[in-house]
Amino acid sequence: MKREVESRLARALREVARARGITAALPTPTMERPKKPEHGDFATNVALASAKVFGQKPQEIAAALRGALEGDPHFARIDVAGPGFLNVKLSPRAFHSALAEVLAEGRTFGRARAATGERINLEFVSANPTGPLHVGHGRSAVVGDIVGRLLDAAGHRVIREYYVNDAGNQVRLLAESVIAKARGEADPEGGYGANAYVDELGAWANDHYQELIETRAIAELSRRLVAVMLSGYTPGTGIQRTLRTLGIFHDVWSSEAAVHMDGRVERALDTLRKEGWLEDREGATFFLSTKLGDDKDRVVFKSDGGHTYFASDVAYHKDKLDRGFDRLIDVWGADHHGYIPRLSNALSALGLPKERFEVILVQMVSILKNGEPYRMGKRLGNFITIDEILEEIDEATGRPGSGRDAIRYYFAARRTDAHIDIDVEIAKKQSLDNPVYYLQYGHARLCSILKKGAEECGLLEGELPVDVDALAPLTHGDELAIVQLLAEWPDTIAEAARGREAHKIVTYLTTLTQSFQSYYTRLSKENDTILPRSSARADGSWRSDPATVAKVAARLAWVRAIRDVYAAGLELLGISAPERMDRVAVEETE
RNA sequence: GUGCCCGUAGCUCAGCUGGAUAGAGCGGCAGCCUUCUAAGCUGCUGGUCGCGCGUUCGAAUCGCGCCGGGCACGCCA
Repeated sequence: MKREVESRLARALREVARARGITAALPTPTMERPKKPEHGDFATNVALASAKVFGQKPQEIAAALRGALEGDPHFARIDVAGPGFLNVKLSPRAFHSALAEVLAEGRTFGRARAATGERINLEFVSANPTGPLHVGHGRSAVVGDIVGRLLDAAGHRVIREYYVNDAGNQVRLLAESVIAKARGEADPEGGYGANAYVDELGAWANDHYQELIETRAIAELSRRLVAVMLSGYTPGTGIQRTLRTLGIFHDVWSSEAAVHMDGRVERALDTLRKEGWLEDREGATFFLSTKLGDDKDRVVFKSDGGHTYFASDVAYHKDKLDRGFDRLIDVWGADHHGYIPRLSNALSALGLPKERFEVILVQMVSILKNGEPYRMGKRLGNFITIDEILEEIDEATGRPGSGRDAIRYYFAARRTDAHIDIDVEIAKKQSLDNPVYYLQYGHARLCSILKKGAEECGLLEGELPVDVDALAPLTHGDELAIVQLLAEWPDTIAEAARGREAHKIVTYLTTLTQSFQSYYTRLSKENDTILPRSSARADGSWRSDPATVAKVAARLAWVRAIRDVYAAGLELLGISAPERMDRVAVEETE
């Protein structure tokens, strides 16, 4: 819709320029939806932008453009306004043909028709398998998942990957803590003993891995513990189960230990050494990251002979590129931002294209309790897990799955580079008041209208009109404005995918809901309805007037288009789209 | 101290590839259910877009400098 107007405008601009003998490069004309409806359906500032090239006042150029555009049946009206804006109002038919396009594609409208984009490896969550996921992980998980859905919709081929840090100190410490717990010994330095789940885990491990604990077989115990931390040691535990509850899945689970065992780390480091990127000093081995602009050189082998995580990360990212991806996208907590230059430098040093490596930084989530900071962190003993929050919300609403919807909404609605404060007390109180229900209600209402239309008017969804002429009865200003909004859906997806910005989908859906809900109420104030009134539905009298029949059918088709875009939007967010939501009991006021 | 992110209504946040009178939700106040779901709608209330300078026809948006908050600056992850 917008593109059609823009191409007409571009043609007009070229005409006007030619008439004046102007050969210099012209600005690309762009149309946008004005904030004020009085400014028409679309507005452009191209006359202002062209003033220099033309050596003419913006108003004069705008007037000339109007002259060139007038007479085109696509437009109902063209005005020059303010300092030289050109405001255009489209003919109803332009809207009807835009709607016909939406109807032709239904739920796939706005998605890329074929996966012709990049092969993308999207790595997200990758939390250490040493404890349950907390809210910070939850944010990365939700953001990563939705970005993955967006990239799919934009025509990329996405592999979702979880990198399991199963080879380092942390898993060893967990094993030692579990042993200490099982034998009633003191927790090791930096151990996990202070965390409540370690009590449970210790007791469980004592029953299941008694021998490993007695012989202090730390390596083997670590291996087992990683597996159970991921898959769960009792029903209701496990990182994978938490992710599943959130509606999140990974295609590939890769193991850091495997990267080592295959010799991939060794090979990558050998290559770096051969190319002169490593230096032994002070008993350790450094990667010369400063040569490429980093602040410091970075250790790959510690003086105790062990490797750093950085060493295996280099090998792991090289491996991902070797697997043939056009792009690697990692979702990281913002506290790791200083890590980007060294990794990207290391990829360069290995002769790999570092511009294919990209990181989405997700800012911190701070937990407050009654306004006071509530410390998170695995070694502090008290942190809020995703499971706890999910349970609490499900319980508060009495609707399983509402916790997932609420959490996904909460994290999806905000830009990733904004810090988030969650006050657990307020979050609990607001769980029934979450804006996610507003979106879902909008969808339920649309579904309900379609259902009634099918059941009581015999207008089945699949048989609704989809061609331009049949849509002609749609003349209400609100109806046309919403069509324009629907026509923006493909651009919204593309833009959100390009910028990896999930929140744009939320913003779009909120606007769409507001527009529809507002129309819905206004229509009844205007003594009009989408479906015939119940009495006319019951006795079939509405069928006697062909104009009414055509109008009802056109409006239902329009409702279906909105519902389809809506459902597609909720699907991108991974939020359920209920077909009905029963009216909530109003609390009695005393 | 250096680097990155943030600072917009009482609160939580959109808007930021420069455009016309800066938006939404929550809160507060006042209204709207005999009709297709009131988990909704309408109106009112509420703003030095952190501060200053600059760039230009035009700045919440771009640049520079401050101020405030967060994060990172380990042979931790």
